Amino acid sequence: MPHVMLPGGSREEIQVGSTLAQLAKHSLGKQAKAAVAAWMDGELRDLSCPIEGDCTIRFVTIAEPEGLDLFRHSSAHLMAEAVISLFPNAKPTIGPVVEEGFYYDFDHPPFTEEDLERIEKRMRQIVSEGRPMRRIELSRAEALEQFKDNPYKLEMIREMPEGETITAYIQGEGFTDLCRGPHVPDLACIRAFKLLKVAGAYWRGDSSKQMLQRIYGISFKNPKELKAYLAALEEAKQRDHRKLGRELDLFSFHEEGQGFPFWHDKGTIIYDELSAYIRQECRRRGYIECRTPMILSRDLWHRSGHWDHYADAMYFVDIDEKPYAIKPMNCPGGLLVYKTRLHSYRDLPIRQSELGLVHRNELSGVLHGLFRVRAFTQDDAHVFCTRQQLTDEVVKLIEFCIDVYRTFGFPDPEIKLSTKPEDHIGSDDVWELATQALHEGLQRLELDYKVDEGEGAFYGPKIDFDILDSLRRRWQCGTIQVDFSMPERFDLTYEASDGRPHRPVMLHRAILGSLERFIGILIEHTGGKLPLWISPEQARLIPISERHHSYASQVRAELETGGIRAAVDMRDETLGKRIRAAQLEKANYILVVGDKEVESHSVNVRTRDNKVHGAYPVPDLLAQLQEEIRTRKLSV
RNA sequence: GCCGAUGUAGCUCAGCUGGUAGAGCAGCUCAUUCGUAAUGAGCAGGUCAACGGUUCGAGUCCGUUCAUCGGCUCCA
Repeated sequence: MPHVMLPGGSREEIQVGSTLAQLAKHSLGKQAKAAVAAWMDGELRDLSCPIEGDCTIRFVTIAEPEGLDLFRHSSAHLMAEAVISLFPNAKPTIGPVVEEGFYYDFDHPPFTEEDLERIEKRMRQIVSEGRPMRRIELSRAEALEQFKDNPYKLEMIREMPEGETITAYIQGEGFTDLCRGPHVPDLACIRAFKLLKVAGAYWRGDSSKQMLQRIYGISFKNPKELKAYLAALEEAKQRDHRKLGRELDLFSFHEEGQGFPFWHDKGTIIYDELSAYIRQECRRRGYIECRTPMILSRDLWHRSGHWDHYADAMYFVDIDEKPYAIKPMNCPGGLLVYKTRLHSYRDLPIRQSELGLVHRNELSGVLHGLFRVRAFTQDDAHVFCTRQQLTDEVVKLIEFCIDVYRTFGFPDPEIKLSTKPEDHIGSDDVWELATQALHEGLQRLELDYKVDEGEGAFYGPKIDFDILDSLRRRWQCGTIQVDFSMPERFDLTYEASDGRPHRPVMLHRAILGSLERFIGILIEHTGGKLPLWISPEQARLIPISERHHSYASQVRAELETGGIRAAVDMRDETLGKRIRAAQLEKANYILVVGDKEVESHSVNVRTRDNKVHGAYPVPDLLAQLQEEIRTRKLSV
């Protein structure tokens, strides 16, 4: 009889051919129901899988990532059955799990919202009937026969390597789908799900191939979690920066400039504060700043190599019948600045920053608020250093990034190091040196990071930073890239102690990435309640009645003199209404002034969290706000 | 760029099967001068995205264009 090793070191002896489900019942008792699959000697298996010999087993529940993925993958199959039963002509293609839920692509005319509801209803019916999932193994010939009516499945079967076991799952007694599995033992356990949207998607993501209809859904083990998820979606909708941007009068978009943001007064304040912050941080760290032209000769883009890789995304213009291009990146301009004089090794490292406005011709369909635009400002910088300085510079850059993210209340970022891709330039030893410097930089700071083998740029390895916002969404912002290409192409040199020219190492880096996009992220992260230092309206004065207008104006002037952005609401409206308006417009401090305040030269303070803090002498409040700004405090 | 949906007042939206546009909020005026999230009354505001077609008649039906929104790596 086989021996089974279970977690915690317990051993069981069981009958040959017993299934994992039987084992679960036996060893887990009541908890067996929570198991959706099991690791058998390190491989994920269906619970219906028989145990043939000694092995190590660990049961999987949907509390862990693999279990949840499998559960959602089964959900996709549940949806597929529902779709096929309602639309027998639809041809199922693939139905994988994605980061948030699952989808299934069908070859079928577009589905409507009503179709979605019908499908969901049918899914509920299927769940209530129950569908044991049965795994079957097929020979290639059987598989080709079984799926002969579905060209997509046939294509997949034909692509499978010779000799691989082809499997399919039968749901109950009917719907059968080609699938590697594993799956939950019975679809009946999928109790909470929602179909979220329909969209067109290409077969295999290739725009030259057939357009399919994709249905996205999400599933959970209980309705409570589903409800929480839908609430989070609703919250995200409320925080949509496009909505808040309009409501808070920050920016707008116009037909006259598709994908080009128009910054209003308040948005400009945010933009300027953000720029000033980055400038200040750069200067503190020994950066010099430059500013290079927006339009540069097309020859330059040929020389930089951008033409070959980037021409599709560039805008062009002719001047005096000579060809020019609008810059999609700042580096070539920055390199020309570097080359204006000879550099000694004593000058290095040179850290040259540029808040550079770049234009890129993104496909019209991918434009999205401030997140995806056609013109944006990068907080760019190029570091020129010697090979010996590389690791130190990398450490400084990583620290810089993390420091900036903390300032905005983003916890430690997720970090990814990408190494040499197949298609690359530069010698192996130089790649080795640079990659090692990136590893060492991260290790010296004792940071956790992931390695993406072969995902680096063709011109060098890189580190990317993903920040997580308050809704736990991930945003790629910072990047540190080593570049072996540009110094060669532009013949960059510095004079070393041996009196001869040497090639410097070049690093590109951005921390925020795009100021526009970062502002969008910040708006959604904070729900529009920006920290004091970057907030467009830091204080709003509300005089109780007309006779307090002049006092309110006087306090406003005092605050403005002290560097605070303040406004007075002198409208002939009730106090309550004006307070409500100030709250909705997200002024950080709402300062009510009436007879009492006039008399004591104070203001009555209310904050955005709906707290009334009572009277504060004006000089005290001013000092407090100044301190809050100076320290860039994360405010309520 | 491709697929689908949407486009009515500054904003959010109503307008059934074609008969000539309506509400709330915001704005303006007047009254009110108020102590912590919506005072009341009145006024004004629209080539119904644009263009073309069908019709006696189009916000409504058809076509084209434009813009916006949701998607278009996740490999059974």
